[in-house]
Amino acid sequence: MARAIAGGRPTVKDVAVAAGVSATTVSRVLAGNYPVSASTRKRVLRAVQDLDFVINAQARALVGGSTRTVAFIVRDLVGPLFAYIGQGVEQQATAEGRVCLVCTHHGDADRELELIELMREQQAEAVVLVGGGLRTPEHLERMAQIARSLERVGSRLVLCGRPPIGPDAPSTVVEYDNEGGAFAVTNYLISLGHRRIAFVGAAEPNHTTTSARFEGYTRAHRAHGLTVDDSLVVGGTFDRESGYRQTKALLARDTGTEPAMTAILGITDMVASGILAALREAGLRVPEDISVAGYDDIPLSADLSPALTTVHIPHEELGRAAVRLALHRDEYALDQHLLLGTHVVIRDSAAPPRENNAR
Amino acid sequence: MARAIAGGRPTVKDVAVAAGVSATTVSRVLAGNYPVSASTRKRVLRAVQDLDFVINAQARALVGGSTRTVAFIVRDLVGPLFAYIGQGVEQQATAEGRVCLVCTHHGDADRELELIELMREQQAEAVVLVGGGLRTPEHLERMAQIARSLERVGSRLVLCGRPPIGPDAPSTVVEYDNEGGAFAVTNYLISLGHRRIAFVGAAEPNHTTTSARFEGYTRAHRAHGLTVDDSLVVGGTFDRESGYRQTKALLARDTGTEPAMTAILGITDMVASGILAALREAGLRVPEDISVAGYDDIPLSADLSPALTTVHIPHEELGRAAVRLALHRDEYALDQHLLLGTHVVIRDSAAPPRENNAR
DNA sequence: TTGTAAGCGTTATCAT
DNA sequence: ATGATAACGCTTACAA
Repeated sequence: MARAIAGGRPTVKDVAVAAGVSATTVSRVLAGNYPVSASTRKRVLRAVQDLDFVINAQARALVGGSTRTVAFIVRDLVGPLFAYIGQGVEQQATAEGRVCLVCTHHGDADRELELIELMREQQAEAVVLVGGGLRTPEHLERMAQIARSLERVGSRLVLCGRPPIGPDAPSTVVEYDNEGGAFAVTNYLISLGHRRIAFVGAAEPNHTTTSARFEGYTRAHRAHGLTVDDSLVVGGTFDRESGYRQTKALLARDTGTEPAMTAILGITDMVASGILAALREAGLRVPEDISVAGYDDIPLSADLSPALTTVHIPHEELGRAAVRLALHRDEYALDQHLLLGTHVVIRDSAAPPRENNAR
Repeated sequence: MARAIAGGRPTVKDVAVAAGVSATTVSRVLAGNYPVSASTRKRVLRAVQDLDFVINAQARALVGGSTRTVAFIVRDLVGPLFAYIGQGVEQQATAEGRVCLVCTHHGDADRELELIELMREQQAEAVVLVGGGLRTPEHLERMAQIARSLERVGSRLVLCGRPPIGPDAPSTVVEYDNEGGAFAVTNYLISLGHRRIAFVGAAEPNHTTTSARFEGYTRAHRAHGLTVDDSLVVGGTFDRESGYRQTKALLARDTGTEPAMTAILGITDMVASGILAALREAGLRVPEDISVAGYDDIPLSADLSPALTTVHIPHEELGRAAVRLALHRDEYALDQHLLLGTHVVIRDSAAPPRENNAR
């Protein structure tokens, strides 16, 4: 029964004294990596109990080399997508006996870089960047430099859900087929007969997620010999509110001179959820009057009404793979790049257009 | 431009040599808490740049005292409720210049205790337990002991969304009025005219959240001179699947000998979401045929159809307050206990019963 | 203003 | 099988 010792944390030395052995022996008992006589071990463990001793992880890391710490940096903790990937990261890290540091940058790319530096100070074994990010030449260069810095000290930058930085940036990349998913879902809408498909996206043209999804959307049009009507492409952010507002705006501006859109693709499921709300308010039925699709397949999607047709991402596996590859990179190829598949999940929010405009 | 230095992480000593000063001076420049001549500072900073030096947080913590680390332990990263509280924890910690450690226990109370120990090894300044927990005498005693252990080394156990452990357990408690919220929402259903209200809860009678919410539910009945029909109280877990299954079971067992329930209270919004799905499948309309209410007011609730009547919890504020109190406990009273309010959010899922059974 | 030296708590190395 | 000692990278007296 932990007898309390007044003042301060007990150290191996205190335990050693209490057990009548040397600090070295205590260390050996605790680590269990060296032969110690049974009787001594018992005395030491007894002293550990009595003093309520726990080892100092910082001191151990200082001499032992590794902190056994994995850092993950996400936009927000609350988005279901980030949460699920984070869940995967945390699970795998725990499974590998690591502890998890977590930070959020709320979409601020500079803050993201600061956080990586902070995690370097923390000696994280791996720094996992979750979700898409900025993609400008300057930012990429700074990122590459940071990747090299991490590499130099035996750590590793991991891109999870983001394309590689460049050839000379040592990093582990675990992506999902972002563009392919957008292509597939747009293609599905087109195959249903839709020709005027609005894209409610994010106004961050240099964001990897934004550009990949938009590219998939346009490529699907091209594949069918269609051209995208720019007036149907609007910006915003990744959240529900944005989907709601942008859809309101789209509907308001619909003067009837052009045939209205018959379908809307939201850049995320949260956006799609806002789209559905706006349409419902406008008295439009989904999918009878207009079709809607999203992207991410967050758990919410199945519970919307109508249940949302969307693109599935292997969230958790993405996070798990990121940690697994980073921690065992010697066992894998040097240039680590994993691309996981996405697929369309057909639910109830998309159907053939009321009047098929296909010419 | 960070000239790469081959092999290993540079240390203050390396910087000192490069700048032609002592390690002490480097330390002083970095900490900025001691006068250093402008020219020296410049040379040092230059060397830091050149060597791409970052300080070793572990070593600094070892000598400096604090790790500037806050740990938070949650059931899962994915539940919206936990995520929002975690968001609050992370935000406040960051605002206070702290770094966040996160662990999940998936509802395993023993694992939770292990994790607290792990966080004690990590020298976390505060260990925040998010969400309800087990409440058995043994568990409480172990928890109290851990609270004392943490206290002894200058750390702090923080209970966030869970009642206090006991009088001799030094801990910071930030609760919300769990019982009061359950009372209020049940009271609301009763005031609408419902007399047979099912409770779809969790089969963990010693779980703080379960018991508080169930207690509020029964107290509301008592307050109206009603008695709870035990056959309308079912167990399960906190997730959507449970709500779905339990509701299916309730409907199946409804033989018609007793008047059926006219309303269902889910122990969480996720459960309520499952309840809605089951009712929809059974062809029952909400709230025309049957009313439903939830608890937590997660973002999803507003998007369900019908939009869910539920109990709002100040999620983020809960997390923020937890960290704020823990880190400034000298400035507050010694026995820290904060109780935040909850309130019913009236949406569309509850209405007066079709045939008012009030006698 | 700057430097020297001791020490934080642990483990690895080398003895015994 | 056990112990003494020297690191690990940093800060903080104490000196100069």
